[in-house]
Amino acid sequence: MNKETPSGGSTRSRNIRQQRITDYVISRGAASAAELVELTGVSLMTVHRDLDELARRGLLRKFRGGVSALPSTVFESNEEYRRQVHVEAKAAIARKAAELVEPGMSVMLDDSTTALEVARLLPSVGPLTVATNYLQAIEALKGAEEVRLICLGGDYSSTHDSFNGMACIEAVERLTVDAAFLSTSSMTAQTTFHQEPEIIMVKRAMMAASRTRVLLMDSSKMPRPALHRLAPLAEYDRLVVDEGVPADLVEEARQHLPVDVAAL
Amino acid sequence: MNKETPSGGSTRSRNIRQQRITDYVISRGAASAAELVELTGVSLMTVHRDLDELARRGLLRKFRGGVSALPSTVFESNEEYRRQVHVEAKAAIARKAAELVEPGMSVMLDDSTTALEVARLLPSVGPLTVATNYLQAIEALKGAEEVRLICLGGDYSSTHDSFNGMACIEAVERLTVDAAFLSTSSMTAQTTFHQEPEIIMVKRAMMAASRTRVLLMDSSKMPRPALHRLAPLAEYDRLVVDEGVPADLVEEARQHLPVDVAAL
DNA sequence: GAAATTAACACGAACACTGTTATTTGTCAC
DNA sequence: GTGACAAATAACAGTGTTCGTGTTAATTTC
Repeated sequence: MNKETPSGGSTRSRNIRQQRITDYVISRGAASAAELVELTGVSLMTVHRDLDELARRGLLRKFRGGVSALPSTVFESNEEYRRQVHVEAKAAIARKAAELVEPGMSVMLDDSTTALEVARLLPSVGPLTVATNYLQAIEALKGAEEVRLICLGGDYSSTHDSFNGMACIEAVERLTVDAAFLSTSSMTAQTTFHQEPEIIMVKRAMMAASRTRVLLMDSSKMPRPALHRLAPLAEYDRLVVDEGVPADLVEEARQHLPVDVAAL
Repeated sequence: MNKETPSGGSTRSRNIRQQRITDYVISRGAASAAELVELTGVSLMTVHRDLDELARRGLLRKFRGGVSALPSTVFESNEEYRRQVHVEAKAAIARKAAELVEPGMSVMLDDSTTALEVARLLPSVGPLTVATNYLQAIEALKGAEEVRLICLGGDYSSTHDSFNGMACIEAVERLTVDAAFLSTSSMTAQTTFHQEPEIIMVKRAMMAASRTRVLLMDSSKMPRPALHRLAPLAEYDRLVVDEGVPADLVEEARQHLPVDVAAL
């Protein structure tokens, strides 16, 4: 066989390949190194290097003979993975949500990737006060001239890259904001869910501390329950979803609250 | 004249050159571009590029005809500048201070560059609980397996890259730790000082929340007062300095508390 | 209009990514 | 246990990309 690309790859193609490998392994549950050589067209050595990195980042698990996806619960809560999936949908939702923010408002953001997308749009809105427990959002906003940034401190969680626990809840309870932008891991037409009670406590505190509550959900998260109930849909003031959500689900949700469908 | 290095410089030499430029401009107060070409031996264009970057980072001010150092007060409180000066002294102090930390302890770090050096050493100590309001320290410790990390949230200050204000003070007051490692902008043999009341409030709260208080000061900070008094030396339990501190000053300080002189 | 500054292009070194080959490690059959 | 084979790692070399720099030209500012 001929080698199309004898050597010298770009960082970009490397990332794309690693993403393909990750997706492939997730869809199959596991894969051998030889299988991934076939998939990607690169050498065995490069596949091993990719797998080492993906394993190091906690996205896959390596064993002799190949790699496997991590147990779904652990996997889905992996912060880095969540940040990568459904970027377009999350970005569209965030654009729609950001329209609700006007200069002078105070807003609260939870530790979700969708809220992070909102955060990225806030510097251009105008003078704002933003409170969040999400380290990524803090990094995204710390340079913004017109944003007064408040960190909701607490115990650091490496899986979420955010601060939580009792200290965080008390920090939230000190504040009252105009709007809170929240997301969670799953929902049905009646209720929102999350698998971790710790996180639920923080989100509930945020909802209580805000005049209006905006729920941001991409279509991959519904309809699907999780172990713990977070809050019924009626307790939110607005829901923003992407176009991928089934029409009947949107209709059902509209019995509880206004729903915005964000265009990609 | 011959060109020793016709082209292709390393990132390292670039940083060294920019540091030289910064030091030179600070010592003179101002400098022309041509003067800096003479100093560094690089082309005029490269000097301009360096100055652009240094100005962008807030270390110097550019005007037509050259650059100037910023007004001293603003300048000294510039977070990035403080991080760069006296690195070796701070590192030595941090090594000495880290000897005071034993596995299982809970420690608090303020938003000083010296405390940041301590933070970098903590992951290798063993299981610890670390609380800080300094974003840099959080970034340094978030990957440490054995460290339970607590963020002391509050209003973000871009000059210090830390969280402060009432919210931060209340977060500190919720805790009691075994040791607090603090530094401040200046001190005499009797008292510590800081130019910003906001920061003083946080540091005092930290001192009240700790069983033992360790003051970390490099020799550039003494003996010199500042506008506001922070706390008398006697309220600390230990002082760690570098070798550059005059012997008589150390002797005088020893009348108030034990003093460690860290070897470079 | 002259000096200072910026823009545009080109060169070269350092770095990152990949492949090949050699060595080590682990597993299974006997 | 031991040997043989496959898998994984290590070591080296080649290639592309990025980053820093200099030169020259265009622009701005006083």
